[in-house]
Amino acid sequence: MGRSPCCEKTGLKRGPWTAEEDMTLVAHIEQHGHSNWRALPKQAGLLRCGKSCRLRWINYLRPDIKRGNFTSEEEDAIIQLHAMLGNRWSTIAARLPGRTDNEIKNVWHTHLKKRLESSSKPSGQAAPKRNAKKPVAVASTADGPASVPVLSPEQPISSSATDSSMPSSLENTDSFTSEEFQIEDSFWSETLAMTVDSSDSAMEAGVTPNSASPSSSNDEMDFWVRLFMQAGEVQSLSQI
DNA sequence: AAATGGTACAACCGCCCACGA
DNA sequence: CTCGTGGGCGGTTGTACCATT
Repeated sequence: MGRSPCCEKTGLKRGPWTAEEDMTLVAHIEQHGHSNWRALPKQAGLLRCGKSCRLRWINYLRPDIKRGNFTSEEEDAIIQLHAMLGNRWSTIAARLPGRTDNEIKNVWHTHLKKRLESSSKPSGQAAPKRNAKKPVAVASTADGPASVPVLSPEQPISSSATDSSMPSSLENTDSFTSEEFQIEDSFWSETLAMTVDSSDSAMEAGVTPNSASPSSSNDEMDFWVRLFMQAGEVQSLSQI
């Protein structure tokens, strides 16, 4: 409750960042890192809240950010992962190198969600009517509903994937047609290989859903994700 | 050509959790 | 063991841009 706000609101700038501010922030982080976000604005001479700096850095200025259109593979991944994980945007983002949780969240709310909704309707053609807006707009989707391995419409997109829901999500993989799974195969193996690798090593180290940390619904989630991925790989291998 | 509505993206807000004193 | 602080996360809002009427 009586928590003081993360920063004093007075005298701090808000709203869109200027190029100058961006440069200042980037320069400062490159030089000194960002060990303390709260202190950073002062040190860098920015009239911004530390949180704001962090957000700007993470969502926009980080060098490893992949700007630009989401590929259909990425969109498919988001759909898949969201079906499994719910609104755990950061977890989803962790599986999509170069993408931020905020970006993914936006993409989900703006068109993926609609795409799913429309595809769940018999003849709903509620496809977005715009392709691009800004240079970085998400134009790609080309809106072929074709290549999207949409989970069954009834699939609960719940924000809390519990023990009971997880297995059903896994069962869901069985509902993919072989054609859909072709897409899956290339996607999971190519796009996510690196992230899986790192988590696999954790698996090899004996990490199980419960062994990592006491309250580890996240780890449990990761466990199921890994399982799902591996299941996908195994199944696609078996098709060869 | 102007007005209006819809869409996409960036940014903010508040809450929760982990960690250190 | 308790409390305070900082960081992270998800939800929501604000605004610019584009399409349609």
